[in-house]
Formats: sequence, C-alpha cells, structure tokens
Amino acid sequence: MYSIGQMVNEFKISRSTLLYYDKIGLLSPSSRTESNYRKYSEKDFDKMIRIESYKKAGVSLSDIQALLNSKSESAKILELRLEKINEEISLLRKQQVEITTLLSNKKISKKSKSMNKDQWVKILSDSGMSEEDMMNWHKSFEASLPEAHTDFLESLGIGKLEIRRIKKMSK
Amino acid sequence: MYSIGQMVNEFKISRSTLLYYDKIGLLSPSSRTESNYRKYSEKDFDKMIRIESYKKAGVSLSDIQALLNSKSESAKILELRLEKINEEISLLRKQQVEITTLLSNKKISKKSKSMNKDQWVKILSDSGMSEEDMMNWHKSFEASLPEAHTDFLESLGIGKLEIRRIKKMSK
DNA sequence: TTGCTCCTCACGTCACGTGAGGTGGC
DNA sequence: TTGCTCCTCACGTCACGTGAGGTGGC
Repeated sequence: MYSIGQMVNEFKISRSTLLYYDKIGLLSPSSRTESNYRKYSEKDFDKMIRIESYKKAGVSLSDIQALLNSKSESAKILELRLEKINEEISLLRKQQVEITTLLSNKKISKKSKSMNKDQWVKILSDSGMSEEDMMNWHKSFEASLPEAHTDFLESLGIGKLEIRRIKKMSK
Repeated sequence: MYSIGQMVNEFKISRSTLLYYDKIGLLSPSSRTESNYRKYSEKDFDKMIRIESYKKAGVSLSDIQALLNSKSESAKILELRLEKINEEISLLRKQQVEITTLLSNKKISKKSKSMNKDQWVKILSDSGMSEEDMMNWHKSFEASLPEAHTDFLESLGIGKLEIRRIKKMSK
C-alpha cells in the first residue's frame, strides 16, 4: 500500500495530478485510512504504470480511460492518435515556414543589417535544429512555397548555383 | 468601416473570436454605432491581418500583443517560438515511437493475429504518412531506441538482411 | 507545541465555443 | 410581426497548479 506522497515520489508526478485522477475517476485509490488518507494498492500502482505509458504517447485522459476498460477498441484509439500526431507535426512544420518568412521579411526590411547564410544557420542551430532538421525544413519549405524558398535563399546572399543545389536536395 | 459580421466573413473566423480579442484588448474596434454595434476601421482591419499572420506561426495571443507593440523584441520572440516548435516536434516524434511500441506489443501478444510488414505499412499510410514521413519515423526510432527498432522490425517478420538495410538507411 | 503529511474546496489557466436572454433597424 | 444582426453575461473545455483553511499522528 502506498500513500499519495509515496506515489508522488515513485512516479515523479505532482500531488495535484493524483488528486485530479481521483476526482475524474481515472485512478481512485482502492481504500482510505481511518484518518481518510488515500491508500493506493499494488493494483493501483500497476494501473498508474499503464497510465504513464499512455501519457508518454500523448493520449488524452478520456482515451486512456477507454484503453484501460476495453480491449477491442484499443488499436483503433492508438492508430487515431498516430494520425493526429502526424497532423500536429505537419502543422508545426507550416508554422516553422511561416516564422522564417516573418523573420526574413523583417531582416530584409532592415537593409543595413541584412542577414547572411552563416548568421542564419547560427540562429537555427542555436534554436536546437540539427542538420537533419534543417534539411527537413528546406524540404517542407520547398514543397509548400517553392518560390518563397528561392526568394529567401537569395535574400541570404547565397549564389544561384548553390540555390539550385539546395532546391534539388529538397525534392 | 466594418461590422463584426463583415469581419467574420472577410477573415473566416468566428464571432466569438472577435468578441474575445475585444475583451482582452488585443483588437478593440475603434468605435461603436449609436446602437452600440462594433465598428472596425481600416486600421483595425490591417491589424487583424497582422494578427492572423502571427497566428499562422502559432504565436500566443499575449506574444502577439508584444509583437504589435514593440519593435525591438520582435525577432527574439519569433526565435523563441521557433525553438518551442522544435521542442514540440521532438516530443511528438517520441510519442510516435511510443505508440508504435504499444501497438507492436499488442500485436505480438496476440500471436495468432500477428502483423506483417504490408499490414503495418498500410496502417501508417492510411494514417497519412508519406514515404518520407516513414523514413523520418525510422530515423527517430533508430536514434532513440535502436534495439527496440530491431525487435519491432523482427516482429513484422522482416528478414535479417532487410533489417540491416533499413537500419543503415536510418542513420 | 512544532513539523510534517494529509484533507477538501475553489479559483486560475488558454483561446475560444455555446447558449441564454435581450435590443434595434428594415 | 418576422428575420436578421447585433449586444452582454456566464459557464464549459483540458489537465492540472496554486493557494486557503483545516485535521491527524509522531
């Protein structure tokens, strides 16, 4: 049997998370002490392990409920989540392109301080992008807005030959 | 001058969005009619255009406020958003791996109905993944959990040679 | 008595969506 | 009178976080 404080330590979660799960009936401790303290059993503990693993997959609490109850629908629920993840990534990629457009417009308008390729690469790598991320970024930029991509590369002072090379790689 | 209904039609947004922007002071119409109807000026209209472009980049409304007010900090705000987008994509990639692990465990446990490569590829492409997405998925799986990646490929009944090929491609 | 863990509300978050109940002009 | 557009609250959403105010055992 575990107290709420022990659960908090074991799972590295906050007390209010467990209070909330109790409230919505996702994980209610199977008993209480005389002084009304929550007591979590081994079963509760194991259930929490499953909940955590679904949370790592970004599944909503109501879908986790469904996963814990039914066996039949569980593959469908997880596949739907997979689909939604792809949509979310695709949205974020579009936002990346939008931001870089906003940033490049800004820099272009301040002609005195126009940005070159190295400064640009530095900003992106400072913000945690790997080479592979940058390649993916070129690809999505090329796929959604090929002309703006060219304009952008030109604005960085990159030569025509290298622009052609980058655009080819982005196919 | 535009009524709230005209704004709704022009920008393809909901009425409650504009009411909310008025409430928080992000975009308050510059005047009202005698009957207390909101009247948006051309300036208000142009401001809304800017707001929309920042929203496309996923910037929060309070950060949009800051972007509209200050010039000095705007590059920093956008770069921070870029950084956050990368974190979010990285989190979603981890969730993808987690989901596929959950799905493959599930399928393995039901040995009678184990899944083969074609069925798996079908699930992923039905859920909107392109070939490129799948390649990226292999890459992130390989980078974060190489052994689980191998186990997973084996569970699909893929031969050792092809597994070696896929893992090489995923570097 | 002091510390510590625990308890139950209740309100805040973010960007709106959804009524309810009412007014004003054609 | 009927329709339509508009108005102002107020409550709900999702997964908790943050107090406030209080109890119980060592």
